[in-house]
Amino acid sequence: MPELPEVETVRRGLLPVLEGATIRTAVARRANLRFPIPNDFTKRLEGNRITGLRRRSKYILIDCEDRLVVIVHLGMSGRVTIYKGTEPDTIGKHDHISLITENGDHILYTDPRRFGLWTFTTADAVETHPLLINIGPEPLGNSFNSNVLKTAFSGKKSPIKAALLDQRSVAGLGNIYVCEALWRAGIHPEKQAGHLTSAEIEALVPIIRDVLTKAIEAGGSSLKDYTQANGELGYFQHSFQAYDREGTKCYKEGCGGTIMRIIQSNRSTFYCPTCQH
DNA sequence: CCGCGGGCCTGCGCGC
DNA sequence: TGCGCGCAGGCCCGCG
Repeated sequence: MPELPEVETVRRGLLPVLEGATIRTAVARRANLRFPIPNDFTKRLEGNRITGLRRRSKYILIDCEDRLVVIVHLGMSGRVTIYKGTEPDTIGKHDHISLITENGDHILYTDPRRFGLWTFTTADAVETHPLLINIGPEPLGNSFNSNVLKTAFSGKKSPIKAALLDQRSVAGLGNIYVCEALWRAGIHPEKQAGHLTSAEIEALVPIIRDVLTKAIEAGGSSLKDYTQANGELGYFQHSFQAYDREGTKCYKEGCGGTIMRIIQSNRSTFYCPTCQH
């Protein structure tokens, strides 16, 4: 489910509970998610202190005092719930991982479809970890600009929808925010990536930044609601302009078109055939 | 190398 | 009420 803004919201929600905290108890209730959970999961975490939480693309990186780094991905259905100073009433069948801090806070990781992952690396090896090494620039960072997108799209025959979903072009975009960005940019999702004009690519860069920034802000305001209460992180109310709006009127000023749904690479794409060319 | 389709999993909502 | 189907916001792999 979660794309970059949701993952960033989860990271920010975890920050006050985990940063500086020592893990008292770490439990993995099954051996695998998408990949095996390390068999020394408990041993490496219990007694360890968390020094920081980072995000790279859709991955959360938990930095520990002994240079252990926990790589967490939420997949399609991963969720994190914080129980501040208390414990969950029940552990459901999809509640695969628990972290309990010495402050008595419980963090529960729930993932029905189990496309998520928890694995280990070390501080020295993060940059070259196989899961991370091929990921493109962070869209909200300094290294993301129209030149890198031009290079990524140059000669590409695949549709721009697929090229933006490709994490090597730019990090963190998923189905929703690609649809949103292309709708805003007025670019047809089936247009070949290599056929985008310089002007289109130059327009796309700030649009991608803005779509993601606004979504992170929406997530941030949702965080306020549960900083004092127990809360599930990352699934905030957010309304989309194109995504999941099939059959409804295009919101673009003076367009008058209707949002359509098509299938590209077996995924739904929502777009306006009237104003996206 | 590239682009596409299938697979991994479970749950939900819909039509019959 | 039950059943089967299509759908779901990610990602990897293998094939041509």
